[in-house]
Amino acid sequence: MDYNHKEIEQRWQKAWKENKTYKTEIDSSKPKFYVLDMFPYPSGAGLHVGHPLGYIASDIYSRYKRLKGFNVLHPMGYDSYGLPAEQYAIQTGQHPEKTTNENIARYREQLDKIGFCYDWDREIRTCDPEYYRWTQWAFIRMFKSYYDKNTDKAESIEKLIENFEKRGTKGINAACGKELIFTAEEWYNMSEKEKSDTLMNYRIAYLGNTMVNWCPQLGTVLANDEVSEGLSIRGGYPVEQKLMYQWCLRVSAYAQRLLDGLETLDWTESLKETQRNWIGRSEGAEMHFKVVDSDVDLEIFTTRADTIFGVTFMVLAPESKYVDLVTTAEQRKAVEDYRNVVKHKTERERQIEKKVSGVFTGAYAVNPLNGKEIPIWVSDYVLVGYGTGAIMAVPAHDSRDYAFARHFDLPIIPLIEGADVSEESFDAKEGKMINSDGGELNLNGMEVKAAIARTKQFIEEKGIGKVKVNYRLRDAIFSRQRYWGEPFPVYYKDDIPYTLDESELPLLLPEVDKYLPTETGEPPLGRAKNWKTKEGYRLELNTMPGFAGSSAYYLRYMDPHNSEALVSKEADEYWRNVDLYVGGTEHATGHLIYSRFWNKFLYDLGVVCEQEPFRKLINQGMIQGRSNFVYRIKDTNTFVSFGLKKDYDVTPIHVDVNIVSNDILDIDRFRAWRPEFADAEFILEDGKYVCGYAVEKMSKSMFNVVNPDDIVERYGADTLRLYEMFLGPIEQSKPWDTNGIDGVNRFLRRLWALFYRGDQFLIDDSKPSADSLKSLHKLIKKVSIDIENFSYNTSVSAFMICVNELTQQKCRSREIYDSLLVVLAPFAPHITEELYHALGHSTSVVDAHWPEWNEEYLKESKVTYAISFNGKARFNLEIDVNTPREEIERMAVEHEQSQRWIEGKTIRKIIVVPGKIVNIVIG
RNA sequence: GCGCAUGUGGCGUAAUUGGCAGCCGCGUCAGACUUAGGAUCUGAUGCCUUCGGGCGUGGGGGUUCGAGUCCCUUCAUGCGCACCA
Repeated sequence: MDYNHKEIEQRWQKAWKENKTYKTEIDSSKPKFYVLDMFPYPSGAGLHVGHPLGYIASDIYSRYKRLKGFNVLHPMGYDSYGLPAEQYAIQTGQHPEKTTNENIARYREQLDKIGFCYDWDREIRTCDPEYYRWTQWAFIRMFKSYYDKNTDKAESIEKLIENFEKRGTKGINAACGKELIFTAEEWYNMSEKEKSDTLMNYRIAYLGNTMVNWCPQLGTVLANDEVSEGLSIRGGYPVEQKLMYQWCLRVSAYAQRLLDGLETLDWTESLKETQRNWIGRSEGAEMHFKVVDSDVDLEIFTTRADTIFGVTFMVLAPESKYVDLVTTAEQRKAVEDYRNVVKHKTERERQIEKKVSGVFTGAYAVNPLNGKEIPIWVSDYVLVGYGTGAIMAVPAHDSRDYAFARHFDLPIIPLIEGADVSEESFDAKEGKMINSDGGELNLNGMEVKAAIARTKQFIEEKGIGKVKVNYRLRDAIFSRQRYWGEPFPVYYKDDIPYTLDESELPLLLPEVDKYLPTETGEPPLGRAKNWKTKEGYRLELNTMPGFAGSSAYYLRYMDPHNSEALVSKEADEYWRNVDLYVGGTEHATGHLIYSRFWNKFLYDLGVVCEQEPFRKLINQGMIQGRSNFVYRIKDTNTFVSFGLKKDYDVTPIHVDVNIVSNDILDIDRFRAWRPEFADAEFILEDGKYVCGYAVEKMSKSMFNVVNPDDIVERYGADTLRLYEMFLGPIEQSKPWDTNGIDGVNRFLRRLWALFYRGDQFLIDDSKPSADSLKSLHKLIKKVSIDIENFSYNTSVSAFMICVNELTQQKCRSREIYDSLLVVLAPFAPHITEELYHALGHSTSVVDAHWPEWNEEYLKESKVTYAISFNGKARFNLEIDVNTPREEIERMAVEHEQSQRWIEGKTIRKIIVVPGKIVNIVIG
């Protein structure tokens, strides 16, 4: 009987499915363990070999934990709302649901072939109404909540209203758009609309006029993490800034908690650092500058309060509300012109140009510390969205201010001793202060850090400003002018938004005739006919963004069929949070921030019992493509082999990697590949055509996509699983290279050969030899430690070594193989299941127990000593562990005598550190 | 510019965490078996060598009896953030 991977894998996959081997239920008698993969967006291209890398790693861990006695939750689902399906729908008119379902079916088929231990009864899809009703539900709860900075958590908006009714804004300390002050009476006198607008200033899900990233080509707004360098991540289209009335989530209210929470997480330092950067906490001060001949008070933010005596001008963001307030009549036109120019520049143009530009407002502000009058300018290097949208410019110690001052010939006052500011600014926060005597506040001679602290203290005392912490993290823009997403459970009555009652959920996504905006420019939902309406009132036409559905999906897996709640108390308290989350690092500033925010919000509500959703996170590396090239001699149909191409003028052409093996081209298949190559000629080296290669992104256009189905077909799922793990450390990005896969496949065949020779079953009940026990226990120890550390690649090596040793030893003992199969089972579930049953077990190997290793079997008989004389290391000696020290000394001296210099000298002292060092003092 | 990683044979990688650098696999070479091999098995394989040995973990320096591993410095590559005051 040969190792027939196809037959074995199909048979066991069927058996697992029929027996529901991987079904998981709450079981309070066992400790829980929750292993989660980032669920995929089911794209039309299907899975390539890069996708399963993380899934295999988490599958191994799940199976391992189960063998260790844990009750393991390991679910899978689909992030099924998204732009590609909709773009496809626009082009073809096909309903995105149809293509999505087809893609999901294809994904499922591919996933099943790899033999994962998912509990498919828990599958979820974000576009399933029974799922997205809970996305809508959470939105309603956010709408009905505000963030109370006193209790430092989200609270019911009713509590805020009660306060307004009793005391107005007095005593309110809440996260909000702008600080409002009104009395209970004023609140009472507000119209419904005014009240609604006022509450919007506080709600966690709110409608706001915000500067958004507008992508004209995609026809929608994008979140900050969906834009990179002024281009949309999806599609790479230019993105411009636009003021729009949009739904937003007040993520910024959670900035500090999101930052603090990182400390409790077992994530890589680099990922935490990425999030810290994204949150961008900076401690500084807010200060007020009076404007000359005006009652306007400019509020600015600075982290360098110490440089106050070096301020030579002020700068406002072009969009700042201060601009209109301070600009003089003479300068009005110039300022307006400048604002227009800036407005029509896209974010990308602004970034590429990086030219200094700006205009004087005509107004002057007064430095509150020395009374000096300084000009107020407008420039687009100041961002309206950060701080107060206005800065005090200190050209001597800020490179941007410096460039601006140089360009417009504004004065530069150095404030730090020894700093040469003739060529560039001195930005470092170090050195002794000079030129900083303002009478009451004198910073001269102080170190920068002390000066910052002193200035902050001073301005607080004098009421000129206050200490302030700013965050770079912005509120998330939550509306998309798109069809294929969750509808908002919102309707408008007299222009005032209201949420649907929770009992009315889910609000189903309606059918539309086209997936394009309406003629009047409304989002596609404006085309909905017969949509459920609320007493004839208008429903919200935007849909939610992609991250809405993925923000709490890990909770739904705990209790996927619950129609009463997102997750029951019981399920939440049992499964709590994800113990191990495996996925790509590209979600660092998107999903992984939103999910944490969403979870913290639900925590505040008392819906979930853990503050953080993902306890440990592993970022699997990307698998890149390894493209192959053939080299065509210019203007011919002749191709020259890689090693000879330097003698010709050639054009490299991508060739399908599937007709290349170990960089050798299959010439017949190449000729058949494309009609224009049918009569191709070849210049060969050693009778072969050798292709060149390059590492690139895996993509269709480079013909370097390797489909896991093909690998499974040829080598089997177990080989694929082992090989993907063998490729290198899981976190590392690496090119897919099929060149080494035969080695892994050979290992499985060797394992099989230990059990069967032809039809003869070789295993018996003989007693294992000491050598075999040592080989086995070495393996158990290595793999146990490796899995805990996610070093799967070295585990695969360990399996190979063990099988080689057992082959050499001609080991036939059932006792050895029983344990070996259990340890290998997480990596190669099919072959181990088959062989485990062959050993006479009637239960599945997944229900076995992980074996413990016994150190007794591993004891080394020899130990290495480093021998040194008079502290000078000479050589190492491998000596039997039980050798007495006199014997070690004798061996050492004997060995050294061949070196002669020791002759005639006497030994004075010998220091022996067991198993380490022997130092022999002679003289 | 700032931050975080990573540099080891022809290639992917490993090194009990300071103790014989290169395990395991690919590739290559030699041999065995075979009608045949893109099958299987065995052995060799870091580099140089005058065959004594010498040199080797991006470069330079340091600590140590001993450094791929720790410290300083420098170079290269990858990733993240980026007019964030």
